Amino acid sequence: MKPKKVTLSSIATELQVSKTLVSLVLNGKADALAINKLTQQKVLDKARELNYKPNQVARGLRMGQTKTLGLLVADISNPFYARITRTIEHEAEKAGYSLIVCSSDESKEREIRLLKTLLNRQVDGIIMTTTLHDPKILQQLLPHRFPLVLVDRSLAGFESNFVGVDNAISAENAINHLIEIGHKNIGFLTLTPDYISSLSERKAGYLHALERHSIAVNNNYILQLDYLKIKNKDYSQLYQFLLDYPEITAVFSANNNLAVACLSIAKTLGRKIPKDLSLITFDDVELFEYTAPSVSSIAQPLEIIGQKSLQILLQQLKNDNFTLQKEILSTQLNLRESSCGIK
Amino acid sequence: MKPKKVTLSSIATELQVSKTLVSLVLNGKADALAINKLTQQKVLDKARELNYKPNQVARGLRMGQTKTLGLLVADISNPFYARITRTIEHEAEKAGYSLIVCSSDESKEREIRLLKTLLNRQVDGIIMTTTLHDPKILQQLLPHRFPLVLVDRSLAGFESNFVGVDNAISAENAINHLIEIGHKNIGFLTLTPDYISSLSERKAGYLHALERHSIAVNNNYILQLDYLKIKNKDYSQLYQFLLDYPEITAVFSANNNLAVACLSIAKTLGRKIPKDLSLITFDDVELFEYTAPSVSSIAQPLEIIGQKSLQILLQQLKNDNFTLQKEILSTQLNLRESSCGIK
DNA sequence: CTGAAAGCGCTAACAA
DNA sequence: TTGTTAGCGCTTTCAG
Repeated sequence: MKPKKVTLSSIATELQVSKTLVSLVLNGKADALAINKLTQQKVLDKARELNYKPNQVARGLRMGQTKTLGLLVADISNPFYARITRTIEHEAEKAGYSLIVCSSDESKEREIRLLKTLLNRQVDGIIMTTTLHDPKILQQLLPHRFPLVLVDRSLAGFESNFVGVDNAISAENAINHLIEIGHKNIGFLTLTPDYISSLSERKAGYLHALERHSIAVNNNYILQLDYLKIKNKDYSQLYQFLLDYPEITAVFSANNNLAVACLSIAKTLGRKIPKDLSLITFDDVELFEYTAPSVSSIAQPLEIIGQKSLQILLQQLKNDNFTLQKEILSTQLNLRESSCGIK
Repeated sequence: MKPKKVTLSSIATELQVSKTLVSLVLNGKADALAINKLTQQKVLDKARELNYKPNQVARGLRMGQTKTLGLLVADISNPFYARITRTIEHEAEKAGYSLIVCSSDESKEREIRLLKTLLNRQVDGIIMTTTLHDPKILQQLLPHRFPLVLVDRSLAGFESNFVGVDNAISAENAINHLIEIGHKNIGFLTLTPDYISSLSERKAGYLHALERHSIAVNNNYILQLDYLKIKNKDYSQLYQFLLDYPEITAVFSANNNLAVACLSIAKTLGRKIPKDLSLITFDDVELFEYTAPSVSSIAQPLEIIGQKSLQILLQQLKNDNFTLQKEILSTQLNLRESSCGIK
């Protein structure tokens, strides 16, 4: 018992009219062509009766656009990306687009593979947080002027739309605050791969703040943690780091996962935050307000990032002669309990 | 300057062979047909040279399968769904499937609309957390025997694959614990719509535990919060609830968002958890271990839920005569600081 | 071993 | 006002 597909032709033959007519009516182009109201109604009725579902794949093939967008993030389970995704998805749906979501896990190979898949699937555009380093790769992967928005991370040497925040300034402000309340030995925690623009900009902000306050940079205070280890809650590198440099009184963590690592290790080491160790992190997470202690953080405007990204993408999709757009948004520094002065 | 598409025919004409041949070679069916190794190599080389990308949309239309799955959850930004999504996405990718992700926001209308979209897009199967109440609607929306896995929530009267946890038992265990450590007036926090199977099962577990301990049920102690208000951090209902019933010494929250609400309101009300108010919640979130106080929770095996769901879906996709599968997994009760006895 | 041709379901000239 | 026809790019009988 096969539910035999109901297609345009089904309707057409049942009604003894042409597929064209049915297509026209069902796409609302009937009025423009002044097609008989009665005929229109018959088509509409029959479509409903047979429970007709337009095949979007056929439509996509024919029209050369699938009304599908690709969203390629580092890790959809990270609340940072999850929340951006939500906004994008909702806005996309409003505009009639569906979203194919995938996570690269900060792996170049994976990213390239996923990108190819998206292109083969003929998505109309892509929003992505690239983990690539070499602009050439993206250039040769993507067709010329393919609608693309880079989010969170830009790629030097690769011209494209971009939506992100002022990472350097935000980090610098936070570090300034730590310095002003008396900290001199400030650790900087970042992730692999650290050539990622958002991370390196945050580091630049850190360095700049030290420089401005004539504090010598101690490279030992800069720790780069392995992304996958952090993901798997292996915090041993951080543990050793805090043991090795007990003189560090404050750390700045470059993303939310690292802040969690800090909370965890501080707990096991018995180092009290903020008495023994102050903490400010990039990225805000809902629960940072309720942790012990609550975590000072740099909050990115996630909803706006999502909205802007999609908006730019849709603009490029519409406009044929479209000029690339860059949107650098401001962050907000939420000072909470985890950052306080030296006694 | 148009980048002129490179298709099967491009390769075929350039090589003076037929599309058939090219297709066969590119799909690895050449060896089976004993096609000239040399010819094969020529095709492969030319494909690489022209940077050929197979059009999956055309392929999908022709083959009647798009290698795309739909994932419809309540809210992708909720870590509970985000983490399940991640597993599903990774496993799907391994199997050659892409994932169209969408969030229903617990709205029936939205869910129905999204479901239709997914079907129109010819996804090969769907994994979803339904917010529907009426099995009829799903029945008439979905083709007979359409590959579908319900996750987290089942739908009475609708036969389908299912993956979830033993909600009633898990909740009952948690409530038992609260009772055993001396609590009598225990509040139960749930969400709209509360006919959702997982929520109603949790409530049943709550009621059952009370009954087992001969504690009279006070319906005033059961609070149903509005999903959208909670989503927007409007916790006023909960605020009023805790004010109205100060005799409540412990609350059980039916999901992670409600636990956050409790932390927030307890803070504003100056009620100390767990001294003044004990708390156990369904769903574990990474940071519940580090909140003040750390939150006791019922952790669901998210990775397994994701894996099982996809696995079942893929099985049905393969097997034509496939029998529906139900998978009820166990949870883990993590007792932390937020639940302790009455002084 | 290789090619011709049909057709998946839909849209859009172009006719009538 | 409606119908005919030609594909979109691909796979797949069926011939040769």
